[in-house]
Amino acid sequence: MQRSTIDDVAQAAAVSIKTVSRVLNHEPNVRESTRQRVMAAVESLNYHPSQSARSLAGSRSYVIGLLYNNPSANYMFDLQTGAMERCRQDRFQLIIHDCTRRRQDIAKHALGLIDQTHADGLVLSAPVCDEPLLLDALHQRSVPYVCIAPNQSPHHASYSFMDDRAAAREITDHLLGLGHRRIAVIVGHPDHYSAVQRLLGFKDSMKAAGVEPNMQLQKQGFYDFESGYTATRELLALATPPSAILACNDDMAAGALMAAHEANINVPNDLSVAGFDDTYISKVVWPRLTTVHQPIQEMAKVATDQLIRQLKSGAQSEPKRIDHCLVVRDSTGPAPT
Amino acid sequence: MQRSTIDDVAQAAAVSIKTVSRVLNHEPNVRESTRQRVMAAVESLNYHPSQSARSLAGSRSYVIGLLYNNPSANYMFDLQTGAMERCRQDRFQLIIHDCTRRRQDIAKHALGLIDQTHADGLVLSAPVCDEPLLLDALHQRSVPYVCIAPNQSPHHASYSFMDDRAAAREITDHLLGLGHRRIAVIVGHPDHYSAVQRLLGFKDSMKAAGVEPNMQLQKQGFYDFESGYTATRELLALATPPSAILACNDDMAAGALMAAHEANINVPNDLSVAGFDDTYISKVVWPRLTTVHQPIQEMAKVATDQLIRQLKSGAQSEPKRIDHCLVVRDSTGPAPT
DNA sequence: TTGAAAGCGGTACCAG
DNA sequence: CTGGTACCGCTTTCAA
Repeated sequence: MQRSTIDDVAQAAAVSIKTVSRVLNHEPNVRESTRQRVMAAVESLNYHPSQSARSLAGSRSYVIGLLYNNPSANYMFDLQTGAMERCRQDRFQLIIHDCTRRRQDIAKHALGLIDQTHADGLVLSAPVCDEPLLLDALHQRSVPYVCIAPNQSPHHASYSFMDDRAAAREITDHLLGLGHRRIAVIVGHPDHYSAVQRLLGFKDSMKAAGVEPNMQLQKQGFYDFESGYTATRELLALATPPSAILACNDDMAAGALMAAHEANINVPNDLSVAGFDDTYISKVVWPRLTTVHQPIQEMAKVATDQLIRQLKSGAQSEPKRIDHCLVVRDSTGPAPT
Repeated sequence: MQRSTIDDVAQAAAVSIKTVSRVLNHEPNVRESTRQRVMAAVESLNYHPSQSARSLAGSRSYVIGLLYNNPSANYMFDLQTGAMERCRQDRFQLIIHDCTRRRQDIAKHALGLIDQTHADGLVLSAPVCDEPLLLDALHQRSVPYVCIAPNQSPHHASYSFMDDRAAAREITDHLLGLGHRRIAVIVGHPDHYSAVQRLLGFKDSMKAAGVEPNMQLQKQGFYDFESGYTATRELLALATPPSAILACNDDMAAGALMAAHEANINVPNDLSVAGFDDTYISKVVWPRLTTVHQPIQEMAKVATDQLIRQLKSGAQSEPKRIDHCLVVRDSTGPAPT
């Protein structure tokens, strides 16, 4: 019942260990009958190659690192799920690494991780992928990496993304279409590129609709429930409060909803609230949130796919845009007359 | 800028590689001055030992596996966070593994994981830790493991847990204390031991209060939003609906809230709703949920700690109970008269 | 199409 | 207290 090694398999199949290695790595030049004999031995011995030995001897480790820095559990979950799914397909091992609370020495840290684990490459999610020092360091050591929703397109990497600006326009247009003019916006975390893009999209639409910009109706948030809650309380305390609020993610929108409920304001009759991301939370709050579906899981899967392809072929892929879509639910309605 | 090896460090410090190894592993019998020389070399070369080489050569790999099978993102997040925190402390690497959709061959699968990764031990969260075949297999291969909230106490393992039955009694008593008698319960997923314990606790209190059992008011749920929603719709359609609902976790309670809102029933004035777990969701729904705080993160941290200790000393620890506590918020109120 | 032998970067046993 | 050396289980180069 001990772990079996490549030697055991070789012996059982009456071949050399090199041949076993060939079969397992799908290398050419193995007679079909030999291949089958080896596979049978692998099966019967329940053989699983040692990752350590592989990565030590070879140039690949079949390990991919996922670096993140995001406080939202739901976001994280989707990220992981998408990346793991793709990894499993090619029997890669995913190791996840929380980069919160290390900004300065993140490059050094990531390199250390590479040294320790021999990871073949890295998947960088926003906003980790927007650290120039990190990117430089990785490039210098020629560590393959891909990005999810990066800021400016990284020089040396593939990435997946969604069009945040267009999405913001769509949801703002939805609000405008309902007759709202006094629309407040709760901006996302300044470290996230998506936050600035979404704000731009909002402004695009407002301008196109001929609405005068009003800084009183723009509040800084941080992509968390609390900041959405606080911002909304302030907005509602205004002499003339907004008739609609666009929160740049669902957590903040949930906070907005809470503030509205507490102030006894009916959503959507007296106030419309829109979110962003279509995370789990948007389906469980009341009323259910109108939001934009951000395909995080798909984005993670695609980015991981890009990385794995690159590891195999050495070539990078084109940036890949993943479609978003507007999801209209119950938190938005016609502007009060 | 290449990765540096133990040889580089040895050379730089003018000692043998064995001595470097000693220093890095905190082995005794190294002169202080030598130790410092080595550490200086490690620092300046930015040396990070190769995990692969270590696990291949030695008997330890400094890798711990976390096996889970739980659909809730928030639960997962807490689990991971707690385990990772403890791992980081002793520079262990955590690899996480989703066991959903593999029940039958889970034992074989876990063993494969051990073979591949050389993991030193496993942290098993409920309900994975209640698979007898898995536990047997691990024991037979003498793979160290610990459990989080297991069913019957596992024969050969340490574990952390909370007293679900007592917690259920507390929250039921809270409801009873508010004057409720017609209390419905939405039971958790049958695969989870916690679900049966919580139901037992509920029954304990109801019996102690002299309330006749009423199977009409007991609904089977599955620890997800949807099942809580559906169950509540059925409950509200009853000729005489309950005045309070105890949902055995927060997701189901959120579903209950949604159903109540849709039916235009005021919570908590017309209906009280209580949850369980005190996850993120309980703070963002409206009204905020009265619930029981389940210290998942702490439980994960403690279990991981037990495992690491065992790996070091070889000895198991006593099971460790983590305190829960009742969290009264806004979703429960006096029974309507 | 197959095999022999030399490492990969550490640990562990045993000398000195 | 310190160093030499035999592995750990695989991949890779080079012959056969």
